[in-house]
Amino acid sequence: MTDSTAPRRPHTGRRRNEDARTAILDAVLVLLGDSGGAPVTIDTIARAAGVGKQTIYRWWPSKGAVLLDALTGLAGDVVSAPAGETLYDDLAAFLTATFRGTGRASTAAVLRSLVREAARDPHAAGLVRTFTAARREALRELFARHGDEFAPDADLDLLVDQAYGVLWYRFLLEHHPLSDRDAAELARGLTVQAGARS
Amino acid sequence: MTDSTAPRRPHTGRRRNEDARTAILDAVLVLLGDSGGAPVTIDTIARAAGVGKQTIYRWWPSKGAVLLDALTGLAGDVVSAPAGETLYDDLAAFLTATFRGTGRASTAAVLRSLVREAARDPHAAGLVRTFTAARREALRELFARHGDEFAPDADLDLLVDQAYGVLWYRFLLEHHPLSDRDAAELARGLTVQAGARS
Amino acid sequence: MTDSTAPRRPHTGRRRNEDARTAILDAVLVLLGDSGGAPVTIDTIARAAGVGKQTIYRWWPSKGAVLLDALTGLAGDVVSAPAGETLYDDLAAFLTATFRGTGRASTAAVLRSLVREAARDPHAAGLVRTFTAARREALRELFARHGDEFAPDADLDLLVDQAYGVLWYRFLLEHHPLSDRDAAELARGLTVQAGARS
Amino acid sequence: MTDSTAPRRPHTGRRRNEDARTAILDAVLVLLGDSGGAPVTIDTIARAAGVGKQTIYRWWPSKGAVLLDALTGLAGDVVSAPAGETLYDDLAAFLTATFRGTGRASTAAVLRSLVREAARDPHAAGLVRTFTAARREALRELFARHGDEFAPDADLDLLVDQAYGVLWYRFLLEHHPLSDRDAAELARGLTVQAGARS
DNA sequence: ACATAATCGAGACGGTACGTCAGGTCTTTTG
DNA sequence: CAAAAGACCTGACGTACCGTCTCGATTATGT
Repeated sequence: MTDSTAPRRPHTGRRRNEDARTAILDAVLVLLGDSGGAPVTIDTIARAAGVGKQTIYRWWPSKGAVLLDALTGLAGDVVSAPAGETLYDDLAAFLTATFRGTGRASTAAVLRSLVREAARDPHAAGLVRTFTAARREALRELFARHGDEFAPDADLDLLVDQAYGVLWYRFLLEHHPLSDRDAAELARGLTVQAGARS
Repeated sequence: MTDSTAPRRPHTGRRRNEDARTAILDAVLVLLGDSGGAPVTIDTIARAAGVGKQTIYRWWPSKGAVLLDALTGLAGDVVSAPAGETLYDDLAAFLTATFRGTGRASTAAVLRSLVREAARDPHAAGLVRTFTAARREALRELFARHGDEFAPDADLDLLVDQAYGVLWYRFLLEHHPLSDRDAAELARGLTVQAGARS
Repeated sequence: MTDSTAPRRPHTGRRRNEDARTAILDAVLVLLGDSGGAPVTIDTIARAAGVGKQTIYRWWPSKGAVLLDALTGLAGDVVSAPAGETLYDDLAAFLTATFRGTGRASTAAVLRSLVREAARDPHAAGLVRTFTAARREALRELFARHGDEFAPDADLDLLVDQAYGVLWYRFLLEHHPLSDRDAAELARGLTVQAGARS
Repeated sequence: MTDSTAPRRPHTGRRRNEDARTAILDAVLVLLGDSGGAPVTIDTIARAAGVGKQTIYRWWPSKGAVLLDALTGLAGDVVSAPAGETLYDDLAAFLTATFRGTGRASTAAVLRSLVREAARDPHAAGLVRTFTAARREALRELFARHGDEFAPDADLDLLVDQAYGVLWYRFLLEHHPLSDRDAAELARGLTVQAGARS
């Protein structure tokens, strides 16, 4: 009785070059960063990373996947869930940190390019969904930690989507910057909304 | 006292063919509607409209511009501002109508394709900004009609962006449908937020 | 003692696909052959050869260049220099063969399309010049083999150009067919002219 | 009894503007002259002549026809048949004049562009045929005036085509200039050919 | 040690769509 | 009713990326 998931012959041949992987991811971030909206093509990435195109496609299924991968590495560090006394405090801290993350020029360009990619590549779109779902979950948990401040019938999903909705809506359209004041005000609004029973 | 903006010789030569214009716009909507995500190309549009490609490029600077133009004509009809007694009533009516608009398969495809286009065509992106700004303005006016229900320091922009934020966020990510219940609940939440003083 | 012309790393990456090359050239000849004057487009060639357009543009700078390339392969076989006793015999044989070459419908169409292309594509024109220069050289050598039949001051270039001049002039204008009789008569005329001292 | 060729109503409406006609023809010559091989388009001509495109197409069936018309007006003057004592004298005079005509930069550009046009426009090709036929006829008559210097079985058409063949062949390929010496030498050669019986 | 196997950089390949250009026709206004 | 202006349809052009497919060279195992 053998474990069928374990490959018979675990590995033969040359192993994946870690340098290539990081070179690619770095190149993506650099290109997304300073190319002001100019389309980041696979050829460009490969050239910048000093890598063959096939090396990219060997490890990522599509261009969007590479972009997303580059992004997640970046965004993971940015926001960590705070653990304060009140819902408002935690919410304000979380939103402020998140808003600031999108404000930094380096990540902003990356995020925007990523959405660009997801818009036409179904595969990338799927990855973006996974990514955003994870972020929503983080915010849900934050809310859940303060369940006592809630009206019993509060729509948690809606609250979460209002927060991220404002974030993405303003971020992508750029009609209004995402200031610290906005983060605080939004936190206040959502807190009020959560506590009010219908 | 002459109107200096009126050109001396208003126009010479053949005038723009209005039939061609509408044929193009109609063709766009039809194609966006039934092509299930299949990319709508300029050639296809021209073919379907019985029009030369050059005629499209003569009047629109890019593909995205055509799509947007087709869309704006569509969206104008869909939602008209209601005029009820309370803020909540108006808001609920407006949001329900808007949510339903994105639900109809025909317009949904158009909207999504449009965003796809805006994602890579800077010009189209600009037009999308104009379009969304107009919609925001409509909602702002709705809020303004019920100024008496507001706390003096309520952040109107933030309220508007929460509404449209949820809409677009859910519409594009498709992680959650936009039901009538959501519209009502969102209306309630925003009404509460508006009335609460900090 | 090393061959310095040999590059250290002779080639990297996939090599040119010889099948594609011949498929393109064959497709050109076929299309030129049976399309009765209908313009042979790059798309058509690519389609017929089962090849991407870019593959054509990667190796030939213009459409005319492809046509010419297809032609040269063809023309090389057609006429081979004869080696007879007298100038007249060789000349008559050479001209008859050449005249007949232009008579065959398949090559005629190719030649005419080629000139059409050279007429507007400067690059193709250059290639045509190279091609015709090679042919003239062949005829010059034929003349040179019978130098003893010449007047010392005979203008060899002029004789050659008279031969090819008649050929192209009649071929392109089509006011007069190029018969075997004409070839013989032209051979006689040029022989006489070559032998007569001024 | 009326002259049926005279129109009943001699003319109604605005009459053809002779100025426009000459403006068009002049513009063609100017454009062909100084545009170093740059394609002369109908739009360019119309613009340069200060004329509507339709005005061109009203009077000429295609672009080539306009070019040819411009040319014939130019070339008609150049060569007039000489009337000397011997075949050689007349031939040399005729060829020298003709060669010189092609040498002048102004006419050279026009001729070359014309051939370019004839190469792809069947209509223009027909006109070129007519044009060249007329020129051949002129040369035939010159030969005919000296019938006494001929062998009885001389092929007059072939002689004519050798002359014009060399001319066009060298003119278009540009591999060899058309000097006065060449004209004289060609005249000598053809005279010898004409006189020699087979 | 030596065959086996997977990786790497390079770059050619089949495709799809793009946006442009020219030719020749059609339509409107002005003289 | 001709002429200037210019919009229109058609069809070919050459370019840009995509994602796949070879190459020869380069490592790592397994026997």
